[in-house]
Amino acid sequence: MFAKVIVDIASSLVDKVFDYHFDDADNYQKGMRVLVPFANRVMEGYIIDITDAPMYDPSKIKDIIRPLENFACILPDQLKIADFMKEKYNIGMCDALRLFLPAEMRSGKVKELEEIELYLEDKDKAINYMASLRKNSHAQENAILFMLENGSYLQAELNKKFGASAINKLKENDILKSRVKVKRRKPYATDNLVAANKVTLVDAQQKAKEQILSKSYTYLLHGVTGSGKTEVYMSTIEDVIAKGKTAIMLVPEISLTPQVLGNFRSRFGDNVALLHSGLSAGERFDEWKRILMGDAKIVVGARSAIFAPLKNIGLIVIDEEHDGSYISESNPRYNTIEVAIMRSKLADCSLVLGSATPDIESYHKAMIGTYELIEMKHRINKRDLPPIQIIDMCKEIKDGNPGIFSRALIDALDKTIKEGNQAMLFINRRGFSSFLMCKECGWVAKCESCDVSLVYHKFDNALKCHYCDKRYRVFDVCPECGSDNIKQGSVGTEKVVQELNELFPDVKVLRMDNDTTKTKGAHAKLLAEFREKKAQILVGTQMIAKGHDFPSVTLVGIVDADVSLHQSSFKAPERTFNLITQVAGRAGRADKAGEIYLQSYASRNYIYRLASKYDYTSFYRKEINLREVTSYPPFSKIIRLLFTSFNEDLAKEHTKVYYDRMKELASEFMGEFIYLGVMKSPVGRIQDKFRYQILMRLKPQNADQIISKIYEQVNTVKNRDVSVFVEIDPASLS
DNA sequence: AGCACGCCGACT
DNA sequence: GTCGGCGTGCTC
Repeated sequence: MFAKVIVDIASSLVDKVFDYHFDDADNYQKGMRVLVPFANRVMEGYIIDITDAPMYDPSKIKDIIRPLENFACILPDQLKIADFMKEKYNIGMCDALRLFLPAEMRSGKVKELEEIELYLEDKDKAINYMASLRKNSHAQENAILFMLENGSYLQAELNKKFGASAINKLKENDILKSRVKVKRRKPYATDNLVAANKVTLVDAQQKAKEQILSKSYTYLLHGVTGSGKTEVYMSTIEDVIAKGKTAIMLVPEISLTPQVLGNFRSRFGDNVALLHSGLSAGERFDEWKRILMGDAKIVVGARSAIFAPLKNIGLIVIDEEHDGSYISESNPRYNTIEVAIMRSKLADCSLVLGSATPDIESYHKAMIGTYELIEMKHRINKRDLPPIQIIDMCKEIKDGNPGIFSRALIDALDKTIKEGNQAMLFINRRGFSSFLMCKECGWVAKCESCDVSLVYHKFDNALKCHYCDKRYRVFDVCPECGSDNIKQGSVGTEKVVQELNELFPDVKVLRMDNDTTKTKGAHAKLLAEFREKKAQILVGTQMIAKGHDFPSVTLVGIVDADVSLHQSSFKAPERTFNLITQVAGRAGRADKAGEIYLQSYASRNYIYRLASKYDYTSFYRKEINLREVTSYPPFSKIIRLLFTSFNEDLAKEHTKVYYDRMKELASEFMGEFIYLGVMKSPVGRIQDKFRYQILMRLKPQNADQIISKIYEQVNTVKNRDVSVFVEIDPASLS
């Protein structure tokens, strides 16, 4: 028999099917990982198919060396998904396949549950052998001396100490024998489990659940904050499990808090497997294997959990479906929702996309019937959503208050603290980033590898590049003109904390952003401190906007709402709307009423008006209209070809050549191109690579056909010093 | 990805 | 004359 093998090398040049031969048919199956001879080396590969008629010249076909595991790592459905992704995203089969297993499994250092231990069976034999060694065989000699003392030891450690070749020699000569030692890794912590309280579903929840279970389809569950979406998910999953099926529940990485995990674990116990970036390699492997072996029936995780090796899936849930983290922006690029749709179709199960503020395109799909809409318009506790006050910051300035806090917000903070409650202040860091600038000559500190200004971080008193993470010393003197009149503001959150300390000297303020949560566990520690009311005000970036319920928080301030509004992206309005809704959801969660202060210099903007009324539907109507008249998604597809190279001319030339080809394509598909343009990328250089781009907008009807033509063209780039990236509907350009 | 093959510059 | 640079092409 012959196997179609994808060799585990992520390079387009070698990403094709290779035929290998094998005799023992019982030992091989589709989806298995194998060791194969490849260009004078031994490589890992994936069997994607088995056939008795090879395409390649049979006399040149080599034999598979051996299987890497005695089970298939990649299930039949997963192979189909990999195929789908290869076509849809123009990625290599190898890149696609790698998504389905823990990275640590690859490249020989197999993260197994077991370790190989070596031991000396016969000491005399070892001593005799040692005497027969050549003078220069120090490694073997030292290894034997070591083993005479220790008796047995882990092979991996011995390899490290004495070198694998010496140890292998000893094994070959039967001096060292090996045995498998099982090492049980402790999975995630299971303490602090709250007993699951059985909840009866309210009418709307019950109806939603019944609808989801009625037929296999993609449902958009639009439920206002507090309408009990999570309970719908859990209860529906419960039903699915009772039917002997399995389920996947995806949440944005950032909301995978211990509380969320605890919820699931207390409800479903050992049936739950977790997959997210916080797990150690060993934990990740253990969870993966538990899923594959059918020991875990529910997978909870971030976007990559959509690739979990679950069989017999009965339901897939994607919570906060509008969240940007579901789109992978770096290689391999993919859209989790598209993959989930494919997976649910293969499994013939329902997919639920849940959100309080659905993605505009998702809601549009629900409007035209691609998805089925489920609305949950009321909160479970019947309480109104907290009122949102819009503060006109222009008026503040006019009235002689140039500070970052309005008088109304200061008063509200004061009142909140006096009443013994807590407040959260939300800052969008990006907009507040401060540059180092010379006041004399206007010089601005820039990164030497990227075309961007450096951002000053007060925390470690350094300048940092947000694109390549390079760090620079702070300049005291302008390198251009020698002036010492250098202006350095402080970063948003720091500045806000500083001002708060001046306004409320007796109040304890906590700050939560990338700087203060860098160390492991700092995140949880800060949240716990705030929960225990060790501080009255929490100042933070995006990361405080999601999922945390603090019963005593009655005031939420959005310090500068305009920041996300002014992003030069067609998605800026919906991002702003979503952000406000989400941040507002932090106030008055329990029995206390809450209020929100939204500060803006564009206070009359319709987005603020609609967001402050929590009027998603009106916002959607306005937004979809705008998209239609301006031909933006879903009324077009945006395609970006990005060429990068260390050599600027090379990048430029390629961009020009492919721009001409795109023009040809545009004339071939007359009327399908809404826009076609070529330019330097907004950030012209990142990590010393120059960036040029071609931007296109296509009518959506025939876009898929044209996109595959574009892929075809792009795949003709063979120069090793130029990289090309195709991005479909990129979330951001840089 | 790696590695062999192959064709042009500066050296024991 | 050779050693060695890295451009090009191949791996079942």
